[in-house]
Amino acid sequence: MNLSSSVAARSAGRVIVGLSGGVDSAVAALLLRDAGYDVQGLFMSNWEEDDGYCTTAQDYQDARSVAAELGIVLHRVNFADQYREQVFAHFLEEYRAGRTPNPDVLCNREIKFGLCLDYARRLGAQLFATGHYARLVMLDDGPALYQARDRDKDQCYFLHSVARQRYAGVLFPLGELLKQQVRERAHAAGLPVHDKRDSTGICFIGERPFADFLGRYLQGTPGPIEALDGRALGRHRGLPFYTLGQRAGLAIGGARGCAQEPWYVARKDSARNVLVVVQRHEQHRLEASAVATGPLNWLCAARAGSFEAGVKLRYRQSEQPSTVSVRPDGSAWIEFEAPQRAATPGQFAVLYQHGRCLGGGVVEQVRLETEHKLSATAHNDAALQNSSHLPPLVPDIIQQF
RNA sequence: UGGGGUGUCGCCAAGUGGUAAGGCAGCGGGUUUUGAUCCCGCCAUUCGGAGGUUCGAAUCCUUCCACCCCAG
Repeated sequence: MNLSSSVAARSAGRVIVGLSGGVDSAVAALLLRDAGYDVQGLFMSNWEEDDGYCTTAQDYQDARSVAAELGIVLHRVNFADQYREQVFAHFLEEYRAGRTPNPDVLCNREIKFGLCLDYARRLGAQLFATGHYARLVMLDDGPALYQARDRDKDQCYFLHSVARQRYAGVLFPLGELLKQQVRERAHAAGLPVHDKRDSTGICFIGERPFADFLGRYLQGTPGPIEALDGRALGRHRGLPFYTLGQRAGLAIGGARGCAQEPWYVARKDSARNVLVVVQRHEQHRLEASAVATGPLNWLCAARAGSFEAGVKLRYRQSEQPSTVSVRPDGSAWIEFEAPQRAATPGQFAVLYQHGRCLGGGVVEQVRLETEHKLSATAHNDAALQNSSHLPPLVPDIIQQF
């Protein structure tokens, strides 16, 4: 499954590489060019803001330098309007609803492997490639997404939501390489971006003071911050500006009689506009035993019933042994072997088995470990009477957000 | 007003004559294509103010100020 063999199997067709101006996509283009493909680059800008955080202008210059060094054509396209409508609008909508969205998952689905892929085809490309760390394998029943050789950089989490058929004709040339090797290749090839810092923050929007950025689009309703016992500890600037498990930004100092520990967001009580917080020793209060997801996007033949899988509730988390139960409507109920800290509605639960990414879905509801224990006895009978093998979703033991 | 109590970094809080712990918050950095978490670093020449005692005080004395409680 190495690059040269998979490349050799293809006659050299035109491949368009999404060039971001970073080292990864540059090396992806380099590898394909050296493998004999007719490579062209495509720089895409989705956010244009001259505020010192948005790096589009510099990134474009870097992409041009890379294209020049590689001797390839560089196209440019602007999807700023579409990004705002298909990704950013939803992003804000989720925050308004008190959830915590993951815009980059949507960006891959809607923009990179949606509009951009279509655009590449219109430019005459049979193949589309990016600098993502992941592996695609073409099986008889369609493309399969596998985790990258470099597990530290693996980006399947962000790629899980793309419609499976969209991966037909897609190449991830970096899937077999370690990040270190990518930088070495870039250096050896004289690519100017070989030591460019990895980008972080929301892709295309960049890394910036997050709450302030959100504040430009949302107006929060300030309210009290309370401990579990109802004790007032401070003021919040609006529920949307916080996420579960969050510590920073609460501005809660020491309180008389309380442990000398930091505070974490445990719950958003939207009915009362109260942000409920707990201290470190109370963090079991934000451990989840299970989550309910929305419809799963499958990157394999759709499954039914229950099965074991590794699940990630956030990027760079190790796979958590879980039991996934698919419901008739395509959504899922996921029970964790070990409690998961701060499972958060709006984030994604992504499924893995033996290094393959099976797909995933957005977290809709969270069942807390504490409520599970407290409710186990009370709801036992009801559960037994339920003929379905699926655990019942009992509204009052589900944490509402 | 009388009696009692308290005033140490934004918050909580050690320190009761020997030359200002710690935690939280905050800020900066690291990790990171979400949001978080996590890790590292920085953060009171000064102890409500003014005098005094002492070789030396946040710690003792005097006085003033502020706040809290009780009081008829």
